[in-house]
Amino acid sequence: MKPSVTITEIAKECGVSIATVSRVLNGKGPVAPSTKAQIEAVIEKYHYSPNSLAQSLVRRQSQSLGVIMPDITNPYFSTLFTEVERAAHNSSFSVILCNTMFRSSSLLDQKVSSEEVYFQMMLDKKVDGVLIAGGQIDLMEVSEEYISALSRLASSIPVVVIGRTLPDIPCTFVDKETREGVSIALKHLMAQGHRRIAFVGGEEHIYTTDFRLKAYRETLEKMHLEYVPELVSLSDYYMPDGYTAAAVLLERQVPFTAMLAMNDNVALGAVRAIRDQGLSVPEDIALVSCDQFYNGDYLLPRLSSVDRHNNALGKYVIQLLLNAIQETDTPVDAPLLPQLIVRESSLLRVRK
Amino acid sequence: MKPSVTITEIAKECGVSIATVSRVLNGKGPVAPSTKAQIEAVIEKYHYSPNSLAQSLVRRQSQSLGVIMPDITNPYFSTLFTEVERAAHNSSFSVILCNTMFRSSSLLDQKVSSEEVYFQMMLDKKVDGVLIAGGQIDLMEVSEEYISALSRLASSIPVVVIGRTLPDIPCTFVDKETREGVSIALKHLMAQGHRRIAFVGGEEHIYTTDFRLKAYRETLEKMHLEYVPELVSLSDYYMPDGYTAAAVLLERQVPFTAMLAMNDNVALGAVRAIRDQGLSVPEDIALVSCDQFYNGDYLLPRLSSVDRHNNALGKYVIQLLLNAIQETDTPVDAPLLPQLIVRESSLLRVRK
DNA sequence: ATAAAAAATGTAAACCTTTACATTTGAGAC
DNA sequence: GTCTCAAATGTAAAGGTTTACATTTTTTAT
Repeated sequence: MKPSVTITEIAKECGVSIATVSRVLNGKGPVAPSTKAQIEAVIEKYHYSPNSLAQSLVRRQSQSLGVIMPDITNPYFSTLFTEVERAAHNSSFSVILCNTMFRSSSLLDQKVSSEEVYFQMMLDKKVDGVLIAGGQIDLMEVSEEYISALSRLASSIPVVVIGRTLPDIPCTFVDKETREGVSIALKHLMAQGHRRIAFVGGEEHIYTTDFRLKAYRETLEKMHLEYVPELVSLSDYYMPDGYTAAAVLLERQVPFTAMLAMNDNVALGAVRAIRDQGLSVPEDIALVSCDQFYNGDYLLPRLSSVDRHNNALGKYVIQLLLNAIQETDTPVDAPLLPQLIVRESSLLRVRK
Repeated sequence: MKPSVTITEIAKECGVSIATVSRVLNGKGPVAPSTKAQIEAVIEKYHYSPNSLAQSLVRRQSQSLGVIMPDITNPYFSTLFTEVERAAHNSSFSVILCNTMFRSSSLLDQKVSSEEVYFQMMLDKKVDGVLIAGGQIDLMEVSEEYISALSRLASSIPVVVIGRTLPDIPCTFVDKETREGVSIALKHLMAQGHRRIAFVGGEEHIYTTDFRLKAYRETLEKMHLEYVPELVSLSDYYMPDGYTAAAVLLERQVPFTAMLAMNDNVALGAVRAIRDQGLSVPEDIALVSCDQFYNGDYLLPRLSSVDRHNNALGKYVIQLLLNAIQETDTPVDAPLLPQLIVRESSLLRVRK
């Protein structure tokens, strides 16, 4: 609405050239103390501040980052984002958040590939780096178009990808360490005496799900327990999915005494389903969540869950990205190992 | 890393001037079909796409928006954001999310006013409009600096503010309709036979809290019920706060049969506190949340709550903002009225 | 007082577009 | 074969910075 003041006007008012104004702005190059004071006064007077677009154009860096995630409503992503934004802001970067609303169940929908549109947007806006925290990347089978779009993106700016690796693409790939969490949760349940432990939530064709399913099978095997396919009930990662998955599982009438839920939302949905069957947690069924979203101490029942330290993960990835952008080598804190927090929901020992 | 192709190079490769390339890019101005085809081929070949920074500079609009909120981790804000981002994206705007991490309890901290920094950032980056959804604006007493910073922001670009009105600032102020929700929730509880209803959660000095507290008192008065100060237990808007507020309330030993929680998180925390006292919901204490975050059907107990239609609010405000930016007058759907969804947590009639 | 060196300032190109205006080309009318 | 007019294309300014380089002014040494 109101056109903003430019460096030219400041220079004019001060009777100097724009170069001089630029010099005091950037504090480089000599400038007489008196001139400096005058220019600063005029800048203050007009609340002048340089146009970032022009700066970015000439400096060839925009001081902005792109973050691509499917659903900021999901605590996993919002936690991650919070850390990323905080660190970015501290380094004077602004963050463009692209909420791709990716749902693998809509795989066949037309709109799935909006991610490629976002990639192009990032390229056009000349963001200095991109963080990809989920979306198509989470699928077992990533489309050709996606790969080539990502390839193009990553060969033009630094890109950090969380959760999976793809060959021949110049991104920094960061593992989510999803397996370890499953393993410690399972071992805990076993230590409590459980022998038939169900796997609840998560969706087929999703990388993480597959990864965890593998960890589940491997851990069972290592502990010499039988893998029972009927004890696996997939669906998706939200509350209603937890409900559905648990309900389906219970209907199967295959006996089990404990559940491994993919995250707290799934766990809460599952608790509801269990209750609806007249059973309770942990008395009838023990429950552990693989991914802590909430402070389980405040839930009913107090929920045992694996703290994957999503905050730490956020700090880690943003450091990697900033390092790549600024070509620095600031030491980054290694992401913490997942840690099981045992609470009420898994605490009743099973009578064998 | 890899320098990107510019319009100049495309022009050179085609043996035409950049003006011609620009014309085919923007589809305006005549250009011979053969030339056009050739240019398009070369553009395709190099995956050329115009530099948005340069475009924004000359077009004087950046196709980007700023969204300022205190905590994207809070479902109220993330829901709002999702709608805003979706609509913005559909209109080819990108969204810069500023997470101000505002906590009024840290009022005395030095870092509180990071919002002013974000305001300046928005101005510098030449975003086309800003949405302010919370932060200092939520305080009863807004600082002078904040007001003047907001004033400056709003007199240079369109700004939509959710939740409160400030005099003499050229923003579009949108009410949150917080009172109505309190009122219908209370009336519901009264209809269930409750006469002593506690007010739980929310923080002092916060506009919404105050607003709701007023609605609480007014509704009580209208229904000829006594206002008992000891039944008001403030804290903040998160789960632990719900726990604390409810625990404090219970300790007071002032009898009550129902609770009005400020939102689902507060409600969940309160449920936990109630349980920890050996009481239960709704048998001993009925509970309604004023602001639905989760689908209460999946919670334990199934939580009665007021659906404030945050999705609709998001759609509404982004439409207002886009209209202001584009100087259009696209009809906007009025935000929906809050609607109470009655579930288990408030359903046991009190025996008088 | 003068030369040399240092400090202060200015000029202009570059960053990449868009677009008003100018110029060239070609077709159709006579 | 001119002339007119429209279509196609080109030129250059503008948008707001930064910065290498050039120029001017001041200081210091002699």
